[in-house]
Amino acid sequence: MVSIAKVIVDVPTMQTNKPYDYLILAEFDEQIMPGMRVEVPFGQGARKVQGFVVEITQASNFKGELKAIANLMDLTAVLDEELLLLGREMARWTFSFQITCYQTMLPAMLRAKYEKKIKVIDEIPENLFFELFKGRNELTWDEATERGLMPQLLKLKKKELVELSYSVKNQAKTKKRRMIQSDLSFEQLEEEIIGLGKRAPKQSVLLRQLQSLNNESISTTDMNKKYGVSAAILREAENKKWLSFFEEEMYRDPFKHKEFKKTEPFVLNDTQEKALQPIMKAVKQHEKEVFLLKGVTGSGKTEIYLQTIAETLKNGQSALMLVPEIALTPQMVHSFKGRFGGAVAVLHSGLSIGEKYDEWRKIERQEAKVVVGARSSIFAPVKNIGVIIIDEEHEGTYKQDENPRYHAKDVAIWRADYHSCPVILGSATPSLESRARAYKKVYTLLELPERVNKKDLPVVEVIDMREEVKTGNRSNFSIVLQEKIRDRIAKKEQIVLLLNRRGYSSFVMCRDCGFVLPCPNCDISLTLHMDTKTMKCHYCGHEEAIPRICPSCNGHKIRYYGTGTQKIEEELHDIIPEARVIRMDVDTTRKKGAHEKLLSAFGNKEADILLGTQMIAKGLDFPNITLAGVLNADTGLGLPDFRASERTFQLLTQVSGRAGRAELKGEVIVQTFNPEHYSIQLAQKHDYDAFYQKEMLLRHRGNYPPFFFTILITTSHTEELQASKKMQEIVESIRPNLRPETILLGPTPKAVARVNNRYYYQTIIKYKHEPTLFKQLQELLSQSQKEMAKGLQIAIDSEPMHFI
DNA sequence: AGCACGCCGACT
DNA sequence: GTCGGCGTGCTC
Repeated sequence: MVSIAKVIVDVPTMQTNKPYDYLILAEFDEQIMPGMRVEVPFGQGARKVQGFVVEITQASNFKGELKAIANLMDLTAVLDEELLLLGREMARWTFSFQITCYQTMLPAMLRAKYEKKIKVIDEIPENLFFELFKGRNELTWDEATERGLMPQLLKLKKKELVELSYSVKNQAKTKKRRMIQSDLSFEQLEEEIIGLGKRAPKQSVLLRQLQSLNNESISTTDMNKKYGVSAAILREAENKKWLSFFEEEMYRDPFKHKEFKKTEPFVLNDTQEKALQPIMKAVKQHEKEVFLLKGVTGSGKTEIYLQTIAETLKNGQSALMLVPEIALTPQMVHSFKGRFGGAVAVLHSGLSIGEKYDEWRKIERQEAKVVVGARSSIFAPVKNIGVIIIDEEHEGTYKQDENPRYHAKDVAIWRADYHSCPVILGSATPSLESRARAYKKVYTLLELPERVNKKDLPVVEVIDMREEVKTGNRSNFSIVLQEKIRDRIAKKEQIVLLLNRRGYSSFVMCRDCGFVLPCPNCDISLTLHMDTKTMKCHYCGHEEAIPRICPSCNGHKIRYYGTGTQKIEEELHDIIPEARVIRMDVDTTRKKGAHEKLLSAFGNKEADILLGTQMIAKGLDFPNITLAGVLNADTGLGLPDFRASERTFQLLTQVSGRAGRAELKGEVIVQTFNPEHYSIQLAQKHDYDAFYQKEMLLRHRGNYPPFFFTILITTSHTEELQASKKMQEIVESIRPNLRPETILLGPTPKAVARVNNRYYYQTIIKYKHEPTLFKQLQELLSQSQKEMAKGLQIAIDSEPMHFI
């Protein structure tokens, strides 16, 4: 009986968003199982694609002739039953392809890579052979296109002298090392040592080491580095049959050179104990309860996480914890590795793809039982999950802004449901959505209202920058802030300065005619980058020289406006020359490990001031920081985004938490042009509850989440009319099927209507209850296939983070 | 995505 | 008449 595999193929179109049937050849019959990656022929020609086996059955409904699976790409399944099911369901609620979901779940190394080659299969004229193939037998597709050889090659193909070959490249390479094992017993080795001449000291060292191995093995590198035994000696020893070599798979350990000091659980205070109890109960009883742990900065949330995880490990279960990428600091890693040692796998963007793959394998083999990582770690192949923790749950980075547009929180709750275990959402400033759910008792609210060190939250002083301007201070630093910075430097204490760059960029403008340099491809102005001395477009990546003369009026009065971290650093240097500044932003942290290096330099007090963007607001904990400054608190407030106030409040609260973590008292300076804005005033008072009340009122008035669910539909096309027409059509087709209280905003052009020469139109749907809406939209997507093949793009984003 | 099929214009 | 343009539809 021939078995049949149902395969999701790597061809992202609606028609292929269902399994295709393939025959399983006898040679694979034993090993094949659902969740494995396979290489399958697809379409006419010789094209081969990667696919995922989702099921193995005995019969097929397909009317045509089945093709056979060409190759297995894995020895064991890379997706288990749970993840296969999750991918299928996620594709539905994120309006994306199943294949895209599966690819997202896996480390980059297991994602499909294709190799397209042109092979010589018959005699071709010698001159052509050398001209085209340079005497080789095959040519990569890329090279052929680059050298413009395709027309000639296609002619040869017609004559069947060459053929196209496709293959799926399996990049999943493990790192191996060469190991030595002794082939002689202790006594035999002893004899060899006695028999050695005095002039063979290295061999004697080797033999002594082999004796001390005690049936263990040692790597050739260790033997060389630690004992100075060279490869030549080892080779000779192999010839003498003293030892033999074998290959051992190893992990690329990103923390190879680090020691983690073992930490012990702290004794919890009463409030922590009170918060921990219900969680522990849920962990022990395997209840799928969602907790919202609301604790002020420094209230010891991490210790609660650690003790919860310890409990799940005790029960033989594993734990999954998400943190925002930028909070994945060495400090964070330390506290987890310190408590749980080798049982911890850490996944973050700073790892190489090889390192990520190895961490993934450690989890897959259940060697790591605790996973700490950013958004995509929610798909870690952990079995038997005992708890899922999402720290800083309000963070927008948990929502992926490309397909599949999933929210890690939704996936967490899905997986917790599957495993029947609790979820902990932790934050000092919960998202309104989560807080509201806790209010409605959908989540269980747990609160940690005080800091562990019993210190008061730092005093926040709000500086009205309008007054500064009036008194003639045109700089970005208020007089008060300048004084405080000098004071801290004198006291050898440290400072963090945050530049809130959201919605802000530096641009150049002509003072005479007001001309602002636009991007040729997008409807947006170019941003000045001092490091590369160019103008860049943040949307399409276009780059050009900084103009000296105004292209519009030929004037010479081109000036820089706006504020970047680079400019602030220079300004700071002018005002306070003695300040030693470390700047942290995308430009200085791009390189691998740069982030960590800068932070440890700051930790070693090599600088007085840490100046940066959002990335310095999260999680860092330096006892010597006593002053935190926000240079421009309100740049986000002007944005047409209903979450602007919430983000500002969260950011300010977070920054306040950076100051005065230890013995020294902290102080916070917030500079703003909107000192009376409620998000700034309430952040100053550390009053989350009042902010929640106020903001809920406004959300209610504006019919925004959490009172309404939202879906954002975007169409785009290189021709504006096509995009607008389709959007119009979509709105007309769904409106009649919606309830009267459902609100449609659109169609409207997007705020940046043209990006990369494509035109964007959007519609927002706000609804309370639309049981058929998802189905309708699914339908809409599948009906639009033809247009989508002709350059139209439709994106559907449920609960988007940004509406512009 | 990539390939074949099929239907129209310009060429040996 | 044939070569080759790309619009259309299918891939187990």
